[in-house]
Amino acid sequence: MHATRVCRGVCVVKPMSHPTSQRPESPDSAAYSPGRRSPQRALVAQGAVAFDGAFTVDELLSCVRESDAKIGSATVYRAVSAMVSHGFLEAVGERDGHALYLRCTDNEHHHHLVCTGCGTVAHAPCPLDDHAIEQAAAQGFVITRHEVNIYGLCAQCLRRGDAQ
Amino acid sequence: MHATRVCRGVCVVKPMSHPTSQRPESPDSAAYSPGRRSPQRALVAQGAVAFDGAFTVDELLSCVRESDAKIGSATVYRAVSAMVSHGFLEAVGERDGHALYLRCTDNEHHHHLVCTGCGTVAHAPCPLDDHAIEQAAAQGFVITRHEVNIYGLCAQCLRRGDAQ
DNA sequence: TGCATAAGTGAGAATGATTCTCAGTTGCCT
DNA sequence: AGGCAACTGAGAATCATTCTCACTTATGCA
Repeated sequence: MHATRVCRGVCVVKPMSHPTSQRPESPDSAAYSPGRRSPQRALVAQGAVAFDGAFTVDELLSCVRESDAKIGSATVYRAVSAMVSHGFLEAVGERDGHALYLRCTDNEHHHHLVCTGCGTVAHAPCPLDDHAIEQAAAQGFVITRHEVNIYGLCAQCLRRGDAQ
Repeated sequence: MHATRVCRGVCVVKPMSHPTSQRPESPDSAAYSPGRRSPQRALVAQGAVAFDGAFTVDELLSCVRESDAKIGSATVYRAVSAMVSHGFLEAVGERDGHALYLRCTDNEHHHHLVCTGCGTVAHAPCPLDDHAIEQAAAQGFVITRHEVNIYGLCAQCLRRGDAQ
C-alpha cells in the first residue's frame, strides 16, 4: 500500500559517475537493513551509495569485489533484497534483463526516469493521484501495488548521440 | 515512443471467465501479425481473444493445446511476441514470475490495473501527462519508453476475501 | 500448376539471472 | 563464556524464455 500523494515535477537528482573512484559515505548496515551487522553488508551498502545513478546487481558486485574479492554473488543478492524490503534501495526497472536498483533519499513518494545511456536518474510523478484511485474504487477495485518504470536519455547522452 | 494523451478515468473492461468454454471471435492471424498465416498462429490469436482478462503464456499454451495438443511452447512464445510487437497484445506486468499479457481493443493510450485474484482488468490513466513530459524536457531528458503496472483486487475477489 | 524460398514449426538444448542448499562462521543477547 | 540464529561462500538448482536445427509449408512468381 503506497503513499498516494501527487508529486508533480521531474528533477534531475543524480548525474552518474564511475563508482570505483570514490566512496562518498560509509553507511552502517544498521541504517538500512534489519538483523545482524556484517562487514559484507556494510560493503554492499557503501557500494550502493557510491553509485550516483541506477545500477544492476552485477555492477554492484564488481564494485564490492574491489574491496572484498571473495564476496559471493548470493550475498550481494541477499543484501540487495534486504535493502529493498527495508526501503534503502528501490527497484527502477531493468536493463538487458538485469534488474536496476537505485539509492534514493527522497522520502516523498515518486518514481524514476532512468537514462538508458548512463543510468542517470530523474524524479517523475506518481500516476496514482487521488482521482485515479477514487475512480478505481468506484469500480470496486482496490489498488495494492504499482510499478512505474520510465526510460529515456539525459542531455549528455543525447548530445553524444547514444543509441537506444 | 508512446502517445502522450492524458486519459483520466478507470473503468472495468473485462470480467474474467474461463477461456476454454467459448471462442467469441475467430481472428485471422493476418489481423494481428505480419508475415505468413499458419493454423498455429490463428489458434494462438483465438486463444488470446478467448481470455477476458490478463493471462500468462503458460495459460495461453494450455488453452491452445485443447485445440492442438502438439503445439510447441516456443511457437506460442513466438506468436505472443509477434502479437505484442504488432500491438495486438500488451504486456501488463507479471504474476509469480510469469509475464502477463492482455488483448485490449481500446486504441486510446492508457495502462491497466490487473486484479491479482482473477486477472480482471481495468483501464488506468497514463502517468506521462504533458506537464511531466515538459518538466523532463526542461531537465534535458527525453522519454523514450515507459511501463506502468498496477495491481489490485476487484470487487468480486474482495468479497471472496482472496489474499494478495 | 510447379518451384523456389523464406517464414513458421516442434523438440529439445541452452541461457542466464536469481534463488536455494548446506556446511561452516560469526554477531549478539543473556 | 555459551548458545543460537542470522549470515556467508560455493556451487547446484530453478525455470521462464530463447535459441538451434532439421523439417514443413505458405506464398509469390514464372
